Amino acid sequence: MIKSTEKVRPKAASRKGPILYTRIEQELREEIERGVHPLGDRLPGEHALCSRFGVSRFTVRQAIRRLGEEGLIEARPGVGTVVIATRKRDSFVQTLNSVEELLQYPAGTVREAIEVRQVLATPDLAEFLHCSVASRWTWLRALRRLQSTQIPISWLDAYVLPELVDALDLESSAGAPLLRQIEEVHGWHAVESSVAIMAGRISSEQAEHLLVEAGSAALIIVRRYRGQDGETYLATHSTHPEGRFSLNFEFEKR
Amino acid sequence: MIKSTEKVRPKAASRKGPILYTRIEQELREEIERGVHPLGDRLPGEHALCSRFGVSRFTVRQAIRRLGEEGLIEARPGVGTVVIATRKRDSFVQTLNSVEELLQYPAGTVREAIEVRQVLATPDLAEFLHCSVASRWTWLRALRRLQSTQIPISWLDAYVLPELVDALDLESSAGAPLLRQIEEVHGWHAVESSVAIMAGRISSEQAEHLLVEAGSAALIIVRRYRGQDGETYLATHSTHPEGRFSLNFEFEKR
DNA sequence: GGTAATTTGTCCGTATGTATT
DNA sequence: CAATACATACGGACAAATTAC
Repeated sequence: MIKSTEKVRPKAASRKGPILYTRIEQELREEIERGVHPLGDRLPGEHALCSRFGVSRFTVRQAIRRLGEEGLIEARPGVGTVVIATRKRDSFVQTLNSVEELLQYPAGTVREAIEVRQVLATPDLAEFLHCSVASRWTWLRALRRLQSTQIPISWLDAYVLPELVDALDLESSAGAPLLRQIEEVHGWHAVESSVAIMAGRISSEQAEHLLVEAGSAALIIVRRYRGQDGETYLATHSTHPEGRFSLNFEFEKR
Repeated sequence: MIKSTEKVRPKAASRKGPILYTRIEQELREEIERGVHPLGDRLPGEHALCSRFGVSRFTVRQAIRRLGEEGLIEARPGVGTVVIATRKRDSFVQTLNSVEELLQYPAGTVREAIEVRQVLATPDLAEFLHCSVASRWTWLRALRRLQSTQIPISWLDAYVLPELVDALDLESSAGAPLLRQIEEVHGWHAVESSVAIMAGRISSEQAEHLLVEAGSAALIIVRRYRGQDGETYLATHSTHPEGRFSLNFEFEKR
């Protein structure tokens, strides 16, 4: 059976560092990344791992479950635990630009302000901005057009902290992106930022400006920028009608 | 303590229907949805649930863990298990740390084949695959479900070179991703690959399987994998209904 | 501020079920 | 059919976080 050199010591977890199963999880993950367990291989059986690490099967399974949630392995009864991804993969290199390009707006477009107003965060908006309810924001609603043909490619809702707005140029069609303006004028740099991409619909008001049917499909891109205090100071919500925009990524091996 | 009315019966799981913890998981989820445990409330303690359902703490925790993965509750030591949402957000968020991960499929999902057929490339399909018209392809149509709740999160159309198909497992719901299988079985590695993200609509046939309205908005993700000769050997077209899926990127300065 | 009680987190050992080979 | 490997389940013990007093 599992056994244990010293029969005593069911004592407790008696932490010898990090939590036991995370230690095992990490060790196995490193082995997978280093190629000790190549893609398609089976990990040692749970019993084997038990004796190797000197822990119970429960603990081994806890580690294996987490690796499965990360998408590295897949356990199948009667077969074993198979490596289905090594994370590192064959190290693809992005041919286009850097990852940060996602944070920027497409070149060759101009912003056209529709309206600027002050708002208090409703519960919905607060959730969207990750801020507290009733905090104050400046809300810019704008249209983004292709410079060449003037075709509208997206609707923009941008929320900025009011104290940052005074020196900004929200109206200018040729103006720099808000993020750049804030960096230049106030010296604020985003410490954390995130991009979310999802499907959505065109509202009736957006439909008028974008010249598409209300309720039709759209690509939604939400960008959030947070400062050193972890608070969001700028968030944008772009709505791209179907067929007018797509994000493309190219990868080349090595 | 936990006790048990009849001391006997550690016998086994002795399935009286579905797996025990899923039964408990479902019962608790329904109570949360019905408002028996309102938002912000604490669920009964684990010991209480043990005696209520007549199961061990292990089983109760298994159910609670799954509810946590669905985002309904949050367990905190010393506090309890708090209801943080009253309805499962039938959505799935894939958080990416590098653009390369776009090439992989989200963990925690299973593929369920609907149909496999041989097709000749029409002009439309040829353009999509970047191949010549009338070339032969194996077309897999499948559904991708959340492993935890079985909710369908996307429709998959995959096109594979027929000569690669023989040794592949297209049906298996738990099988490795097609890209991995091709790497393992044939040793083909993608030299170039691309990902395109755009807005689209749900077809009527997809609507039936995805349980959404036909014509509603969707996020479309197209992945193409090319070998050393520059020819596409695998292309996938995923359709994610609005609200069921989003791609998230997190960036951190240094 | 400290202590006790409560609640979840971690871990062990064991037993049996189920799927695959 | 038998062996193997993962899946589910039980019950007990102690650790750690939080809260209430």
